[in-house]
Amino acid sequence: MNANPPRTRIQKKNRSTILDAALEVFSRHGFRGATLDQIAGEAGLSKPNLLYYFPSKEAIFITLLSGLMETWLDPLRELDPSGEPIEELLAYVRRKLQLSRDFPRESRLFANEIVQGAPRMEHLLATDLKSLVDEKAGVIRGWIAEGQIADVDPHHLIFSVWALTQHYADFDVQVRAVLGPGHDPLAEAETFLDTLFRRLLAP
Amino acid sequence: MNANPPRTRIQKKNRSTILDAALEVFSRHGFRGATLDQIAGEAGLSKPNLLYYFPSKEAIFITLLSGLMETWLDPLRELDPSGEPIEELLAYVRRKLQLSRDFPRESRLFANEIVQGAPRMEHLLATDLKSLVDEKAGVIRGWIAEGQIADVDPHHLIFSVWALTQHYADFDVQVRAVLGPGHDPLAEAETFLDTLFRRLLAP
DNA sequence: ATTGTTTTTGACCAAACGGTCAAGATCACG
DNA sequence: CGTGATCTTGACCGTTTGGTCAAAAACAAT
Repeated sequence: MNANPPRTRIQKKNRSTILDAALEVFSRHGFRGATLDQIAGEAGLSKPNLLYYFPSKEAIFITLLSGLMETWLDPLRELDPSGEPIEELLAYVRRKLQLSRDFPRESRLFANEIVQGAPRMEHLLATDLKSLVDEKAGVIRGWIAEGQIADVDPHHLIFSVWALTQHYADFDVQVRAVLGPGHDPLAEAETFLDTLFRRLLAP
Repeated sequence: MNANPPRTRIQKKNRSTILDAALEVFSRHGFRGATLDQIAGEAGLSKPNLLYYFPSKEAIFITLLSGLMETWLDPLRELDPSGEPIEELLAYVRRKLQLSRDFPRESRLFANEIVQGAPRMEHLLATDLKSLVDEKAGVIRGWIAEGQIADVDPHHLIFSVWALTQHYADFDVQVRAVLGPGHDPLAEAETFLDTLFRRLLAP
């Protein structure tokens, strides 16, 4: 059996080239909408060559998803129970918004998968994601009990952060179409969301 | 040339059967993920029969999209400039949330299309949608100038309504996975969003 | 019943798809 | 340089896909 981490440097380079190309293509067209030929073209490799590094199209997709889940959860993981509640939550919003700015393809990849019922991800959602959210919801509930922030449902508070921040990555075309030219949606969103959450959370 | 509205009652019935089946399949798998055989199966018709009523797969999809755009914009259209500002906006949120409850397939269909760059819809976004949003943003700006609601960016306020309400339809699997069993996400969302927007908008 | 129109379908097609394979090119290393 | 391992690819395969078509079935009108 081969150890999972690639051995040679050429393997390392090609695997990451493929994953980057796959991210580009999958995030634009979804799993079924993407083709191996597109990914191969984007990566500058031949199709059989892709399948030398990954056993199947689905394997590429799953590798991508699980590698990204970590990045995606990190901002919430960093929420510090011993920090100042309101500033902690606002910092979380900013980190999440930063992901929408820096990794829109990753965001759209997740969105695509979840909108279609997360057939290849439901497990991760019900385990990793749920346990992290439940833990942090507990922290927030503590802050509420201490009267440090307003009384709102912690789970739905977290959902609202996801919805509001990811909207700017996932629905980027719509946002830009409505705003017209001459806007920096993400910059405006940062101000707006800061206001929104300050007003919502003020005790 | 055929007039657009179907002539016979059997045409009327079959076209709507097909569109409903197509909505079911497209919303679950996206445009490319859906197949004519799936739609035909769902509709209880043969594949060539579909293509007797619609010239192509894409024609079915586009018919669906444009028919739905109206439904989708209605809640915003009903925003009454002469009403009580805060209650008007909260009613808009409730109408939008009601769409997520009653028409989750339609919501996911839009989400799917927009996440993938709206290749078949960008035109509608930049015309119909933009002009309606701009108009209503003007109304909101008026309310702000009169000091009836807090000073927030009208466009991003509208985006936040979309993001927060559609999240519960589009990311339903994720919401349910995180909440676990024994929850009514939409009911909880109604309470949460009422609180959120009241606090955001209070002058 | 006859006739003309609308509706339905089985058989079929070319293209695109994910994936295989054997043979060739390139590389690492003594 | 030689040689074994790694890497690359053109040709190919079976299946699925969107779409066609001619002929049959169902319907409508007299």
